[in-house]
Amino acid sequence: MTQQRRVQTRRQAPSPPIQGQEAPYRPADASISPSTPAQRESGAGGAPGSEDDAVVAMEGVYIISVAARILDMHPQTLRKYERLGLVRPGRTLGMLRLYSTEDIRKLRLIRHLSDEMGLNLAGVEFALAAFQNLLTMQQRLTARLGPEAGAQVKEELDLLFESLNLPVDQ
Amino acid sequence: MTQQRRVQTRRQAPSPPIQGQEAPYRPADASISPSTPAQRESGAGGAPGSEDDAVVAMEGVYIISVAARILDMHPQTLRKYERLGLVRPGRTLGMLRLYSTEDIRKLRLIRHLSDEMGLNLAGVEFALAAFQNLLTMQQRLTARLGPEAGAQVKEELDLLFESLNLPVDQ
DNA sequence: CAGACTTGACACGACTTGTATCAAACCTTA
DNA sequence: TAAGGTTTGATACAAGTCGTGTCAAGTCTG
Repeated sequence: MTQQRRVQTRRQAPSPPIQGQEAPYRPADASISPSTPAQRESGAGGAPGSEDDAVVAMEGVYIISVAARILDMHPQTLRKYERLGLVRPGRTLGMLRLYSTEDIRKLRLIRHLSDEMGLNLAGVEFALAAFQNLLTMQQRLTARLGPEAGAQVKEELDLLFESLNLPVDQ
Repeated sequence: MTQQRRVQTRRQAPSPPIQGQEAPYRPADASISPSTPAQRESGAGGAPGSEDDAVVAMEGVYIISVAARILDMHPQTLRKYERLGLVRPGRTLGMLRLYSTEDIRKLRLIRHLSDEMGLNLAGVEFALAAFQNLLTMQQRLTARLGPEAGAQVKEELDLLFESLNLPVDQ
C-alpha cells in the first residue's frame, strides 16, 4: 500500500519543442503510429501484410524521437534506460537507435513499474529479470509436465501477474 | 549489471550507544541470540521445550534494540519499515515491538534486496509480495498437479530464486 | 552544402531514505 | 514511590537517485 510516490514531477510539463494534441495519459494506443514518417527497415525488408506467422513480428521500427513521442517519455530517459541495460534498441548503420514494437511494449512496462508502482531502476531491472525467468520457467515446466499442466502453470502465472497489478499481456 | 548502489553510507558507523564485538557483516547467524536478556512472552506463556509441533513456532522474540543489534540495523529503520508495512512485529501489553525470528529473517531479506540489489522500498514491497504469491502459487500447483509435479515446481522456483541472487532459504 | 536530427556529457531540481535528535511515556529495579 | 534506562512517535537533515534541460559535436536526408 501507499505506492503513490513520484507521479507528478514527470510527464514533461513545460516542453517547448513538442506541442500538439498529446493525449493526457495513454488512452490512445495508436496516436502517431500510423502515418509515421520515420519507419525504416533494419534487416528484413517491409512486407507489411498482416500474416499469422508467430515468429516474424516486425511491425514497426521507430527512431528515438518518434518512440519518445509515442511513449510520452523524454528521449534522454530512453537513452539512460539503454545505458543501464534495461532496453537494447537496434541501430542503423549511422548508429541511430531503432526501437521495435517489442521495445515499445517493454518501455511501457518499465514506465508502469516506475511511475505507478514506484520502483527505482534497480527494482525495474530486478522485476524484468524475474519476469523473464518466470517465462522460461513456465516453458520448462510445460516441457516437463505436459501441455495441460503447462496451461495450469500459465493460468497461475497470469493470476500472479494480476495480483501484482501488472498487465497480463506479458 | 551495475547494481552496486548505496552500500557505504549505511551500517551505523559512529554509533556511540552500542559498542561490542559486532560481527563485521553477517558471517555468524547466532551472535547474540543465545543468552539474550530481553526475551518476553506476549500471548501464550513460556513452555520453552523444543516441541515438534508444526504450528507453534515461537523460538525467540526480541525487543527492537536487540533486533537492531542482531541485524546490525538502526532501530529507526525498523520502525520506518513497520510504518511502511514491510514488517509487522508483535506488541507487548505496553506496546513494545516484539520481533520474531520470522521477522528477523524477513528483515534480512529486506536488507539484501535494499543494500545488495539496490531496490528502493517500493521495490522491496513489490518483491516481497511477489515471493509470497509465488509460494502460494507453488502450493496451489502442488495441490492440483500432485506432489511430484509440485516438487518440480519447487525445484524450478529454487532455480529462479538462485538466478535472481536471492537466498533460496525463503 | 543546409537544415534537422541524434549523440554523449554535464548539471539542476524534486524526491527518497537512512539516521540523528527531541520530549513524553513506559518498564524495571531499588 | 523514585531513579534510571529504554521505547515511542515526530521532525529534520545529509546523501543518493532520477527525470529532465542544455550544450557542442557529429550524422543523415534532401
